[in-house]
Amino acid sequence: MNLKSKFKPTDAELEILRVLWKEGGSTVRLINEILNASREVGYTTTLKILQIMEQKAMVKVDRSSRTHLYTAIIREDETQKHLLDELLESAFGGSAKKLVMQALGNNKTSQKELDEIKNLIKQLEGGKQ
Amino acid sequence: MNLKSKFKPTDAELEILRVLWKEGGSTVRLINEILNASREVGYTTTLKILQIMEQKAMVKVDRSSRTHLYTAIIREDETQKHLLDELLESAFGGSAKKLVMQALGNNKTSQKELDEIKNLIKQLEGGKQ
DNA sequence: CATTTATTACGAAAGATTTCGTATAAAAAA
DNA sequence: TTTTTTATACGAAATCTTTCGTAATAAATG
Repeated sequence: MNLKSKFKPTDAELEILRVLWKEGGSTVRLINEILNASREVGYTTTLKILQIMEQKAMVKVDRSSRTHLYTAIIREDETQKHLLDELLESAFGGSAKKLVMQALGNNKTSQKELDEIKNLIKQLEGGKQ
Repeated sequence: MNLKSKFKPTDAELEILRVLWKEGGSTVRLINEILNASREVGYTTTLKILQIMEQKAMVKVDRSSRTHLYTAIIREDETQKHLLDELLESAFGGSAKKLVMQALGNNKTSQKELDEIKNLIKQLEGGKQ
């Protein structure tokens, strides 16, 4: 079987993880219905991806009732970090500055969020000097 | 044929694009040698990916001499933007703040770079108020 | 000129991911 | 109890990506 890192979810897996992170433990039916709000996808397709995710230890399954309950094992922030690090290396040559400036450049970040980023930078500077 | 967006390069394509962005117009041989500094990959593999990239209009080819010269058509910053936007949506639910804080959080960004980011934020704030 | 080397073209295998059809069984409804 | 609905399991098809083998040919070398 294919066993890539559990922190590098495929697109379909990430789509499901986002549902699980938001909703907590969920049934296949619920997950599939939420996915179908954005795009058409068959029930057994969703089930199959979840079963693969279980093999990769991305999710755990409660089989105590007939309708299984799926829960994410890997954490949202950890997964984000892995995906971001990967993009940082593969597309930005490791320059976090370039990446951050690209991310902020589109002008969609609110003043409140900018303030929070400024605070983080202050903190980082404090630790540095 | 398969014609996904030319701004969503696959991993192998991105690896080659990075060489082209750095080196400018290059021969297959040069590209392949640079790739082989990091990992083993056959000459015809590199050639094939380049030919696919030409079909997707990611690169253009000068065939005036027998040894073809490949040049990137899509721009580095545009491609970075597309990949980042995609990650922003798919993994960070659209929150640039979360993404930026995750990117800066690892403490690898220098004071000079932090200063540049602060300046960008000032600029953004200027445009906002 | 003959042989070796370098280059491109291209099909197809190999690998990975996504999708679905079908079988089976449990639960619910009639 | 019989029928219908709902759920899981699982193989396999479909699609996409990466890799390579082989053929054809041009260029370089002996």
